[in-house]
Amino acid sequence: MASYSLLAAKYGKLAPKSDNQVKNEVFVAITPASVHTKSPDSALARICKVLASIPCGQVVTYGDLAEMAGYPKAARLAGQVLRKLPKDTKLPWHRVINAQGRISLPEPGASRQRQRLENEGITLLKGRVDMARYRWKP
DNA sequence: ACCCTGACATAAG
DNA sequence: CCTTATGCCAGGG
Repeated sequence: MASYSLLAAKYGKLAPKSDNQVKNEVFVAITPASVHTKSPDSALARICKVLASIPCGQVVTYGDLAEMAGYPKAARLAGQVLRKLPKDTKLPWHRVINAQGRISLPEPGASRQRQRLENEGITLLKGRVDMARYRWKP
Protein backbone atom coordinates (compact mmCIF):
# COMPACT_ATOMS: atom_id res chain seq x y z
CA MET A 1 0.00 0.00 0.00
CA ALA A 2 1.14 3.52 -0.70
CA SER A 3 2.01 5.17 2.58
CA TYR A 4 1.77 8.85 3.08
CA SER A 5 5.52 8.87 3.42
CA LEU A 6 5.80 7.60 -0.12
CA LEU A 7 3.31 10.19 -1.24
CA ALA A 8 5.33 12.86 0.47
CA ALA A 9 8.45 11.67 -1.26
CA LYS A 10 6.63 11.65 -4.54
CA TYR A 11 5.53 15.22 -4.10
CA GLY A 12 9.05 16.10 -3.08
CA LYS A 13 8.12 17.49 0.27
CA LEU A 14 9.56 16.02 3.37
CA ALA A 15 11.65 13.93 5.61
CA PRO A 16 11.13 11.03 7.97
CA LYS A 17 8.31 11.80 10.33
CA SER A 18 5.27 9.97 11.54
CA ASP A 19 2.78 9.07 8.88
CA ASN A 20 0.28 11.32 10.57
CA GLN A 21 2.62 14.27 10.48
CA VAL A 22 3.43 13.62 6.89
CA LYS A 23 -0.20 13.23 6.00
CA ASN A 24 -0.97 16.54 7.58
CA GLU A 25 1.85 18.38 5.92
CA VAL A 26 1.11 16.97 2.53
CA PHE A 27 -2.49 17.93 2.95
CA VAL A 28 -1.62 21.47 3.91
CA ALA A 29 0.91 21.74 1.12
CA ILE A 30 -1.34 20.64 -1.67
CA THR A 31 -4.78 21.73 -0.57
CA PRO A 32 -6.23 24.89 -2.09
CA ALA A 33 -6.43 27.87 0.23
CA SER A 34 -10.17 27.99 -0.35
CA VAL A 35 -10.49 24.95 1.86
CA HIS A 36 -9.54 26.92 4.89
CA THR A 37 -12.53 29.16 4.48
CA LYS A 38 -14.70 26.23 5.38
CA SER A 39 -14.67 23.77 8.19
CA PRO A 40 -11.89 21.18 8.00
CA ASP A 41 -14.50 18.52 7.51
CA SER A 42 -16.27 20.19 4.61
CA ALA A 43 -16.93 18.15 1.53
CA LEU A 44 -14.20 20.05 -0.27
CA ALA A 45 -11.58 19.24 2.33
CA ARG A 46 -12.62 15.65 2.66
CA ILE A 47 -12.60 15.05 -1.04
CA CYS A 48 -9.22 16.73 -1.36
CA LYS A 49 -7.82 14.43 1.28
CA VAL A 50 -8.93 11.34 -0.54
CA LEU A 51 -7.79 12.76 -3.84
CA ALA A 52 -4.33 13.33 -2.41
CA SER A 53 -4.10 9.71 -1.39
CA ILE A 54 -4.70 8.19 -4.81
CA PRO A 55 -1.47 6.39 -5.69
CA CYS A 56 0.51 7.33 -8.74
CA GLY A 57 -0.33 5.07 -11.65
CA GLN A 58 -3.87 4.38 -10.51
CA VAL A 59 -7.25 5.98 -11.01
CA VAL A 60 -10.65 6.25 -9.34
CA THR A 61 -14.06 7.21 -10.64
CA TYR A 62 -15.95 10.31 -9.55
CA GLY A 63 -18.31 8.05 -7.68
CA ASP A 64 -15.45 6.29 -5.93
CA LEU A 65 -13.92 9.56 -4.87
CA ALA A 66 -17.14 10.90 -3.43
CA GLU A 67 -17.90 7.65 -1.67
CA MET A 68 -14.45 7.36 -0.14
CA ALA A 69 -14.89 10.89 1.16
CA GLY A 70 -18.15 9.93 2.80
CA TYR A 71 -20.61 11.01 0.14
CA PRO A 72 -21.96 7.87 -1.52
CA LYS A 73 -23.87 8.47 -4.74
CA ALA A 74 -22.66 12.03 -4.96
CA ALA A 75 -20.34 11.58 -7.91
CA ARG A 76 -21.22 15.01 -9.22
CA LEU A 77 -19.97 16.53 -6.01
CA ALA A 78 -16.54 15.14 -6.78
CA GLY A 79 -16.71 16.74 -10.18
CA GLN A 80 -17.70 20.03 -8.66
CA VAL A 81 -14.71 19.98 -6.34
CA LEU A 82 -12.29 19.08 -9.09
CA ARG A 83 -13.62 21.81 -11.28
CA LYS A 84 -12.79 24.38 -8.59
CA LEU A 85 -9.21 23.33 -8.08
CA PRO A 86 -6.63 25.96 -8.95
CA LYS A 87 -4.96 25.24 -12.26
CA ASP A 88 -1.59 24.86 -10.56
CA THR A 89 -2.78 22.50 -7.84
CA LYS A 90 -0.48 19.71 -6.85
CA LEU A 91 -3.38 17.40 -6.19
CA PRO A 92 -3.55 14.47 -8.63
CA TRP A 93 -6.79 15.63 -10.26
CA HIS A 94 -5.92 13.72 -13.43
CA ARG A 95 -6.38 10.38 -11.64
CA VAL A 96 -10.13 10.84 -11.59
CA ILE A 97 -12.12 9.62 -14.58
CA ASN A 98 -15.66 8.48 -15.19
CA ALA A 99 -17.06 5.03 -14.62
CA GLN A 100 -16.60 4.06 -18.24
CA GLY A 101 -12.90 4.72 -18.00
CA ARG A 102 -13.19 7.81 -20.16
CA ILE A 103 -12.09 11.36 -19.51
CA SER A 104 -14.98 13.64 -18.59
CA LEU A 105 -13.07 16.89 -18.50
CA PRO A 106 -13.77 18.89 -21.66
CA GLU A 107 -10.95 20.17 -23.85
CA PRO A 108 -8.47 21.61 -23.51
CA GLY A 109 -8.18 19.96 -20.13
CA ALA A 110 -8.74 16.50 -21.54
CA SER A 111 -5.46 16.57 -23.40
CA ARG A 112 -3.58 17.62 -20.31
CA GLN A 113 -5.22 14.85 -18.35
CA ARG A 114 -4.42 12.22 -20.93
CA GLN A 115 -0.81 13.35 -21.04
CA ARG A 116 -0.51 13.20 -17.28
CA LEU A 117 -2.02 9.75 -17.14
CA GLU A 118 0.36 8.51 -19.79
CA ASN A 119 3.24 10.01 -17.84
CA GLU A 120 2.25 7.65 -15.05
CA GLY A 121 2.08 4.68 -17.35
CA ILE A 122 -1.66 4.70 -17.82
CA THR A 123 -2.40 4.37 -21.51
CA LEU A 124 -5.77 4.99 -23.06
CA LEU A 125 -7.00 2.52 -25.65
CA LYS A 126 -9.84 3.77 -27.76
CA GLY A 127 -10.03 6.70 -25.40
CA ARG A 128 -10.52 4.45 -22.41
CA VAL A 129 -8.52 3.45 -19.38
CA ASP A 130 -8.48 -0.23 -18.49
CA MET A 131 -10.40 0.07 -15.25
CA ALA A 132 -9.96 -3.55 -14.28
CA ARG A 133 -6.26 -2.90 -14.21
CA TYR A 134 -5.80 0.65 -13.02
CA ARG A 135 -8.75 1.31 -10.74
CA TRP A 136 -7.59 1.95 -7.22
CA LYS A 137 -9.25 -0.28 -4.66
CA PRO A 138 -7.73 0.30 -1.21
C1' DA B 1 -37.97 26.20 0.74
C1' DC B 2 -37.61 26.12 -4.44
C1' DC B 3 -35.07 25.78 -8.54
C1' DC B 4 -31.17 25.08 -11.45
C1' DT B 5 -26.76 23.30 -12.38
C1' DG B 6 -23.30 19.72 -13.27
C1' DA B 7 -15.18 17.03 -14.76
C1' DC B 8 -21.64 11.66 -12.80
C1' DA B 9 -23.90 6.77 -13.26
C1' DT B 10 -26.89 3.49 -15.49
C1' DA B 11 -30.02 1.47 -18.41
C1' DA B 12 -32.27 1.15 -22.75
C1' DG B 13 -32.83 1.58 -27.72
C1' DC C 1 -20.28 2.33 -30.50
C1' DC C 2 -23.64 6.25 -29.88
C1' DT C 3 -27.68 8.75 -28.19
C1' DT C 4 -31.31 9.69 -25.01
C1' DA C 5 -33.77 9.44 -20.76
C1' DT C 6 -33.72 9.11 -15.74
C1' DG C 7 -32.03 9.12 -11.32
C1' DC C 8 -28.88 11.33 -8.14
C1' DC C 9 -27.43 14.65 -4.69
C1' DA C 10 -24.73 18.53 -2.69
C1' DG C 11 -23.93 23.67 -3.76
C1' DG C 12 -25.21 28.09 -4.71
C1' DG C 13 -28.71 31.59 -5.97
